[in-house]
Amino acid sequence: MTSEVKKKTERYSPQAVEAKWQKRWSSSGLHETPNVSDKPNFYFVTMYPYPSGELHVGHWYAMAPSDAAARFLRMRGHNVLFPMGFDAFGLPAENAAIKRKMHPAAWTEKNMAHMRDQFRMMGASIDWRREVVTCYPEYYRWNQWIFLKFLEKGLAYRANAPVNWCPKDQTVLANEQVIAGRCERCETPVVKRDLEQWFFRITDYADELLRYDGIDWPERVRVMQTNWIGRSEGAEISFAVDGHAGERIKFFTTRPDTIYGATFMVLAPEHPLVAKITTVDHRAAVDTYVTRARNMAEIERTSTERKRTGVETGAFARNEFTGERIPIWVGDYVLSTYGTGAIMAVPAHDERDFDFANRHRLEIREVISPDGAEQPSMSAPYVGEGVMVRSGPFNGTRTEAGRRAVAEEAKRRGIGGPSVIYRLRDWLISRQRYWGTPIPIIYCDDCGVVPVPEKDLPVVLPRDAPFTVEGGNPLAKVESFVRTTCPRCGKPARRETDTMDTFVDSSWYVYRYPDPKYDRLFMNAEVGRKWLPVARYTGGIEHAILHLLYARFVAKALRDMGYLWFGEPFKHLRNQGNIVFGGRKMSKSRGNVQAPDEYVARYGADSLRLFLMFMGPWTDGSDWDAAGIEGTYRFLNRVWSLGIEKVDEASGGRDEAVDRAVHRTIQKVTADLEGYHFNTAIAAMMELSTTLSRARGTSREYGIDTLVLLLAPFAPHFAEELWERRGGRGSVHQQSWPAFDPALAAVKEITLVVQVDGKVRDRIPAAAGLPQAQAQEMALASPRAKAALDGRIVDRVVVVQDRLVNIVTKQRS
RNA sequence: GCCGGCGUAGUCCAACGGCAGAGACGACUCCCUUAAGAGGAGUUCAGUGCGGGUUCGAAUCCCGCCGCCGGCACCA
Repeated sequence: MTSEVKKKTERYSPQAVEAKWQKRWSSSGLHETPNVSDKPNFYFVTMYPYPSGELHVGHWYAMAPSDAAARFLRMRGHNVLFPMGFDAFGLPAENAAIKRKMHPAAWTEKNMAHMRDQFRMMGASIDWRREVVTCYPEYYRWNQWIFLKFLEKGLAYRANAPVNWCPKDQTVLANEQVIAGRCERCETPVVKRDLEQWFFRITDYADELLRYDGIDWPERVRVMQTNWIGRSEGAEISFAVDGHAGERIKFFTTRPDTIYGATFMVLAPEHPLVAKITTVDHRAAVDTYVTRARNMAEIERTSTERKRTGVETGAFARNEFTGERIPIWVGDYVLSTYGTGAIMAVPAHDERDFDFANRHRLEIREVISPDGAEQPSMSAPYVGEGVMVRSGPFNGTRTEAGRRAVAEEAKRRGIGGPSVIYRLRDWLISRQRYWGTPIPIIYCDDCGVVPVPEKDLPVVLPRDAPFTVEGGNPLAKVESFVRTTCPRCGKPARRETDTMDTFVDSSWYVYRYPDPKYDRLFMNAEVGRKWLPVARYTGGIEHAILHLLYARFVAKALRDMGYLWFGEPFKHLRNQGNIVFGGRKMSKSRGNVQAPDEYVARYGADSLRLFLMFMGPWTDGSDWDAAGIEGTYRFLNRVWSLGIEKVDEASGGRDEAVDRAVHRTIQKVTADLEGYHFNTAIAAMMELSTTLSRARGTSREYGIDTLVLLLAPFAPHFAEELWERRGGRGSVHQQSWPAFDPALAAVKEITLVVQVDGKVRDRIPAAAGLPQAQAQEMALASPRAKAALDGRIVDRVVVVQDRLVNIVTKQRS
């Protein structure tokens, strides 16, 4: 056999092959997608990266499989737009400015230039003409425009709110910049501080955001968003404050049925009524407590481990259901940011209230009984369902009905009624940072808060700003920026110096890709209509909540203003799992990135792409262990040899078994690519390559051609090279995906497994499609089965078509 | 604490309720090679985290534990 094959063949050189095709593709414009073609348009987006400096293995894990899926869809006859851009504003650029004395813009540009090269190195089929970069004025002017539109519609507003404050850096931090209660930059414990901030009213859309109609999203992500929004049904009721005519304390409860057990109330330390109602003799203690709570580090404050502290205000409220005077306390286990910042405390039926009551010797009164019998005392709170007791006219009512009945009664009395609240808060978009979109607002002593007129957009971020370790917002120190004139009255005025959260940038960037240079609106609707909404969106599971929720909100708001024709930007979403290295998700900020470069240099981008897709199910993520890359590299080498070796074809024409293997592989790879099961698709191709290496004749050549086509989405340079060397016309990436022929894939011979009581006793070769009766007959005739029967009586026989026969017996009685 | 997800050869992972193994890493043997490297052929290895249940038949479905990962967490 050796003599018929071996002619000295050229070795696979990934470096040469990849450089050659990257150059050719970019000069031929292979990846440039027209807006109109004879194929149906398909808009496929994978989340753009933050330009942190380089694409690490984690980025490749996100991008390469998505690129393979995009290439597959093209071969399946779609005109696929697969764009890329950069989430270019953000804190690391400012940190770099301080550390390296390099301007954030320069640092960002340098990083983007390098990362674009790396995308090319990966062989990603990106249409770079459509690149979006969020730190350019032509992009962020539309952030500002959206802000102004939201302001007009009442969806943007300014309010005083407690924010995360780093006392050392003198700045507000976003929630995601607070790591375990500490500033991510200097590790100083973060405190809460009240500041005037800009918000987007996402809570207006809370209910609609809970609906996921018509979108194909992973269950996991929908559940996470639903929990984040946190809808709670209950009642909002208020009790009067004794001795303060007209003052009432509003509270929310999910358990109005326990209202007769409300033996005290607790206000959050920040509650506005605290100062008003505290009596003279309690004032000192309350002031001390409130001050301490407000200065307390967030880590301490929210720890569930600590004791539930509190102090009396000396004031009393009237429980308008029992008619009793109940004491009003201040306690920091009540959050000012949830509900109304006040609760009715029902110690008998709430664990936290029970603990608080015990600690401060407050009355615990059972009003819900599991079985209707009253207990004289309680050693633990009962939080379950039951029957209302000690509840006046409601005695004997089941809790489920009681909740509605009490809420209705509150409504009848004019002191409240049924209510729904959400855990979701409005979106705080202000950041005291330089490297972001300036909020287009001017403060005038005479006119107040004045929006920058649309015609004056963009409000350009000034280039020169002082970046110092002392912190604070560099933008606020740029006098030439801050000083301006009021657009309304022309008098001197000051600009807002806060910039926008970068999640604003990413909440609408997919509308920009179709025509990123368009300067009349945030989106060129004419072109946008050909693509939007996004048919497929892929990205990391870490964005399951914030980014994806904000993007849905902004779509709905823009739709309601008439700028979009859909309310869900992403029709289909899939998330890759995390690449874990050293026990943590790989990321630049965690300092555990692995560079792909050395692997690319040694094995080529195609081997690395294949390996990343081969490691395991994409949606599960994986631990990074480079050892296995040898395997995919060897595989490509084997296919290379198959592809370029000259084999004597005299020995054969078509071979049914080979054709069958080819078509079964087409079927498998197609289904796996549709379902993002890249790992099993690659295994199937490896299997086929082994089969083909043993085959001869025309089936072999046909099989190799097919394998090259199947490999094209996974290993684009490699497949292109083999396609060319084997005399293929045009680019392999412009070929049609191989057609699956079920007739050729059909198996003719099967092995019938014969079981007796579930244990395998025999295997009989048989023709596929054997009728059940015949299969049963064959099984019962099997000498081995007969031996296993050993005098038992056949009870029944289960036949599974083309698979097995199970003979079920019973004991001879 | 609550809500998800996952536990299969030494390792990464496959397996419409139907023969536990597709593929890969590693290890070992052999072939090729002056040698090294790189190839090639083959061998090895688990009864599916634990305990119950449903079923003719369970890795797969159900219940209860244990472990790991992720999300939320004093949310009234």
